[in-house]
Amino acid sequence: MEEPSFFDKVYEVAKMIPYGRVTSYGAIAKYLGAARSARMVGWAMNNSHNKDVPAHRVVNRVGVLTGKHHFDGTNLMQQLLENEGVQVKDNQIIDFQKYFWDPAKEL
DNA sequence: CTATTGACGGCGC
DNA sequence: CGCGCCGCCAATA
Repeated sequence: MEEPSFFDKVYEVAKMIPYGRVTSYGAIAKYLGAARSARMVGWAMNNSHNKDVPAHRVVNRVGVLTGKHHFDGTNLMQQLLENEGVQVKDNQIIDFQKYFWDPAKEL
């Protein structure tokens, strides 16, 4: 408990993502000091189903909704993003860099 | 207990 | 410029 693993930190960072913003797995991992553990971030998102983590705001480094397949529906992730004002085209976020929220930079 | 996979990313060839 | 491999932590088989 007193030793939160990267896993737990991912949840905290993900929950810090502001409305209408998105980030990448690597950005979170890098903020945690393990840019090479980006895959672990995705794994955490998978477990985030039981947390209050907006996993739909987390995409890969190119802005592609790689994990949309893990959501309840097939386009649920895209719907949520568009609902927040983020334009998504072919599973890819438009102006991803514009909506990109870097924890290591913003925090 | 060991091996493989997993929503990725960076570097090498 | 294109394809592939390795690295990280945790969970599952």
